[in-house]
Amino acid sequence: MRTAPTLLHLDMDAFYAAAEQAAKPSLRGKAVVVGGLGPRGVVATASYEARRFGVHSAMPMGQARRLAPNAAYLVPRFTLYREVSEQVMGLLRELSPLVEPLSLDEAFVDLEAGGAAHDAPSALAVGERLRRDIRAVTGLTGSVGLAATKMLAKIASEEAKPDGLVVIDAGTERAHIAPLPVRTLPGVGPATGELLRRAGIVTVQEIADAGQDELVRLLGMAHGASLHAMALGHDERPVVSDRDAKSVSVEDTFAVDIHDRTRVRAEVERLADRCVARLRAAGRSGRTVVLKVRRYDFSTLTRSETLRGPTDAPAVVREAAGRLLESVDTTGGVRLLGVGVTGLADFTQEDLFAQAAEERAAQRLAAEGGSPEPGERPEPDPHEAEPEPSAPAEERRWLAGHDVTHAVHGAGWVQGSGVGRVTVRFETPASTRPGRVRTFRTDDPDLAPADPLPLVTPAGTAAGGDDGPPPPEDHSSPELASRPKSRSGGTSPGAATSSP
DNA sequence: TCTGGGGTCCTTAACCAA
DNA sequence: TCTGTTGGTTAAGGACCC
Repeated sequence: MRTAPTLLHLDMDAFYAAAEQAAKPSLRGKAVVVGGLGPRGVVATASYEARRFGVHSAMPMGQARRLAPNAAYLVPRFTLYREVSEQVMGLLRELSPLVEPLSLDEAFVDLEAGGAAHDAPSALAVGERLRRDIRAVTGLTGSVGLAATKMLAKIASEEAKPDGLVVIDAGTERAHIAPLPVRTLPGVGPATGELLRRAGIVTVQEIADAGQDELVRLLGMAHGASLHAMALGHDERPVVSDRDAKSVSVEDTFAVDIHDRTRVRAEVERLADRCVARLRAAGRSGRTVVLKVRRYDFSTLTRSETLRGPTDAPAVVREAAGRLLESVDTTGGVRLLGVGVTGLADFTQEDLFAQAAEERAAQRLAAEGGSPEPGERPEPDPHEAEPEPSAPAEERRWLAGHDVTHAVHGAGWVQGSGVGRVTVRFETPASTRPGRVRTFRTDDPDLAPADPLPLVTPAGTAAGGDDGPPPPEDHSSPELASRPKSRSGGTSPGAATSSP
C-alpha cells in the first residue's frame, strides 16, 4: 500500500470547448457548446461560461439552446482533440512509463514508478510543473489531483477544477471523503445513488458505517464489496498502461425514426462495414457480433451471435448482423442501430466462412443488378460529426466550427450554414482579436475545407496575419459567438446537418 | 425538440460437460 | 445409472463512465 500521494490524475478543463476557444479567438470568454447539432443531439462539453446558464454534458441540445440561446454551437472535431490529447499524453509519459489514459482528456500517472516523485513535496512539484507544461504546449488548462490511490486522485482533481491542483495527504483520506455524497464515489450513478438513498445511505461515511455485508446485500458481491472498500479509502487498483480494447462498435441515431424494413437492413449492413473497417484498422478480429436496436420508445435491446472463430471479413459480420436483425421486431420504428464485435483476437483465422460469405454477397449483388441497395443510396448520414476521411467531394458540407481556407481571405472557420450560404469567420488560433465575418455561397469555388491549425504556434514562427496591437479586450458585436446572420427559414440554426 | 457515441464491467439465466 | 454440484460459455440486459 502506497503511503505518499504519488498517484496523479489529470483532467483537462472543459476539453472540447476549451480547444475550440483556443482555436477561435472570437469565442474566448464566451459560452461555447460542443455536441451533436442534429435534432437529437446532446451536449458533449460546455465551456465554463456556458455552464453558468445551466448547460452541462449529456443534456439534450434543444434544452441547451433554450438555456443559452446566444452560445456558440459547434460540432466536435475529434482530429483536433486527438492531436492535443497526444501532446498531453506525451508530457505525461515523460513523467513515468505507467500512464493510463481514460479518454482523450483524462489519465492516471504513477509517479513513483517513473521515479518522478516519492513523497508529497516532490509530487506537488511535479504536478505544478506538469500544469505549466500543458499550458505552454497546448494553450489549455488541466486540473491535477494527487493522492495515494486512483479513487482519491480522481476526487482530488475534481475538487481542483478548473485550473487547479489538490493533494490529499496520507492519513487524511478517510476524513476527507467521509462527508461527501455517495455519488462522489466512482461507480455510483443515478441508479445506485437512488438505491442507497432508499436504504438511508447518503454520505460516504454512511457507506462505511453500513458495513460490507449490508453493501453486498444491497448491490451484489462485486459492486458492494468494492464500494465499501472505497468508502474506507481503500483502492488497490494499479495504474495499467496500454490496455487492449475488448470490443469495437459503431452506432447511429437517426434524425427521424426508420420504419421501412429494407432501409433498416441497409443501415445495419452499412454499420457492419464501418465496424469492420475500424476493426481492421486496429489490426484485430472478433468472434462475437452484436446488434443493437433502440426502438421508437427508447427501449433498447441487443442480440448477439458467437462465430466459430474470430473474423474481420465484412461479409461475415454483415451476414451475422443481418441474421440477428431477423429476430427483432421493428414495427413502430427504429431510433438507433448499432453493430459491434467483441471477443477480440489479434489474428484472423484463415476461414472458409469468410470466402463463402463473400461469394454469397457477390452473387446477391449480381442478381440485384449491380447496385447495392436499389433505390437506397446510403445518404451521407445526417448525424455524424466528422466527414469520413475519404468522403467523396460530390457534395460539400460546411459543418459549424470546421476549418476552411479562402483563396482571398485565408484561414477561417465555419460559423454556420444553411439555405445555400455559409458564414465564415476569418481568424486563426494566433489571432489576437476576433476576425471578420463573411458569407459565401456554399458552392463558392474559392472556399475549401482545411485541416485544424495548431493551437499554439511554436516559438519563433509567429504565424502572420496578426493584425495590430494586443486586443483592447473585446468590443465584440452581440451576435458574435452566435448563429449565422444569414439564417432564414426553418433550417436549424448553425447546423450544417441537412434535415430531410 | 427529451434523452449521443464509444466503451467497460457486472449480473442473471440457460445450457452443457465433467 | 441417476442425481446433484460445479464451472465454463453464451446470451441479454443494465449501470456507469467520459
